[in-house]
Amino acid sequence: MKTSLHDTIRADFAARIRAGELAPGDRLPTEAELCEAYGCSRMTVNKALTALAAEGLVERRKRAGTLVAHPRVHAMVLDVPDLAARVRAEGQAYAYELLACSERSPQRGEAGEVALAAGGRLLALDGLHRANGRPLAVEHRLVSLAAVPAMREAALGVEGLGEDGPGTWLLRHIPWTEAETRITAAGATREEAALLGVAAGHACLCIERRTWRGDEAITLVRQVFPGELYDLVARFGP
Amino acid sequence: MKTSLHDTIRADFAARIRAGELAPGDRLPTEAELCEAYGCSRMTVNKALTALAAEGLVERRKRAGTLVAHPRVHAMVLDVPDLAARVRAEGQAYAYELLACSERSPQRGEAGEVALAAGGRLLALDGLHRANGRPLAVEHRLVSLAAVPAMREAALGVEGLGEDGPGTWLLRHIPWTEAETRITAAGATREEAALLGVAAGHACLCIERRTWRGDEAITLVRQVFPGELYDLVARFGP
DNA sequence: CAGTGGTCTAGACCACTGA
DNA sequence: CAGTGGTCTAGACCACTGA
Repeated sequence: MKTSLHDTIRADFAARIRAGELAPGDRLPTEAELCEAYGCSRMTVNKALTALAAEGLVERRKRAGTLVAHPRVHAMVLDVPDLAARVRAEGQAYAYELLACSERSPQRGEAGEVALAAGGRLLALDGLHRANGRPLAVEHRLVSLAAVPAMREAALGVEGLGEDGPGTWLLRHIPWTEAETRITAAGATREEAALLGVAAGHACLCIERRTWRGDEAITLVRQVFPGELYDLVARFGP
Repeated sequence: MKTSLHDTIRADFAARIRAGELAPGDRLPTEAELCEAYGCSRMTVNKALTALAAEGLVERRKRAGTLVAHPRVHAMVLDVPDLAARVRAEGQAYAYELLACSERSPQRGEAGEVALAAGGRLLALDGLHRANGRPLAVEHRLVSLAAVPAMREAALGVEGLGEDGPGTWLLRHIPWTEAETRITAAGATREEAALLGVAAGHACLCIERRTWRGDEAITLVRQVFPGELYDLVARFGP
């Protein structure tokens, strides 16, 4: 696999910036100078520098040139893999246990539920995720039947949702295009504590995710993990 | 501000994919067909499709063409703003209180500390973040004096670190290029609980971040927030 | 107002790969 | 093996903006 010239140029400067050889605010050579240096056309150099700008390593300004960007603290990449996949990646057996399943209307005054339902009804699914048989997380999920009518049959019917639970089923059938995830800590409620096998008030990581497909809300899910059993990792860098 | 043609093409297809009009696995027109449709050269079309691929909305394969990608669950963008900035953005007064500051060698057997020190010594800074005077987070920080010798004088000297604490000082003086953040939940220790004004064992959100500048480790910081006072938000989508 | 990057053209050759 | 995208060229015109 031969690397392309534009990627070589991009990687050259990415390395020099990350090594600190080029400091924030420093100016890179102009496109014309780089054409000369690398013996290539301006489009090739432009592609390399545009890619560096997209990575956030440089900032490009007309007349002023291409400057090494000041690092941004925001915009780290958060890995949020499918729970079943993550458990199995660690060599453990994964299982989802459906505890309760009911169809209902959104609760009045619950703005999140009303917006999710979009005038239709909701499917409420409570379940428990297990790793090697041990409880890993309690999950409360609401699914919009307006957006995913097929879910009623899947959850209540003979066929079922499969071993991996409603999250994986939804991913396979109705992939989302937008998502928002909120992460916080909270003490386990008595009910959650009983299911997880911890004391009430035990420090838990709470992950709440809403997903959409275009404008249409699909699902709202809240997962509660005992803090010592789960963590999330975010990275910024190469 | 006139939008460029390649961005118009990119936005056209991004909208159609997000609306669900084009489903995962569907094939986009070939570059040649798009040249015809938009009356432009292939480079322009190529730029638009390459950008869509970088966004993760399409996958490009030779011979097979450009296909709408199956959504990925990973790779959400996590906002990790400067704590001082985030508190002020909510209209509250921010303050950092330095509780303890000492210079020491890394503890033997603590692999993280030894790697951070890189043969040199460490500065240990304990502090409390406040929002409107109320404790928001306890912070334990280690800084590599090999990487940031100026920090000794800044922290121990007359000048001090400024109102915003060592995190903001470091950002201004030694911007990082790589970072790893680990997020979990844990019960407050007795010491943490006393500082935060909560009960011991109270559910707290723990954020642990390591930063590097190129190959050089800069700092390792652990922040502990009462769960009800702080949450993190990650987004995927437009 | 001169230098910079942004965009675009109309070609070209090629590697890859699935019909 | 034909069609696809990947890459690259050698130009061009232009908008923007900071010296």
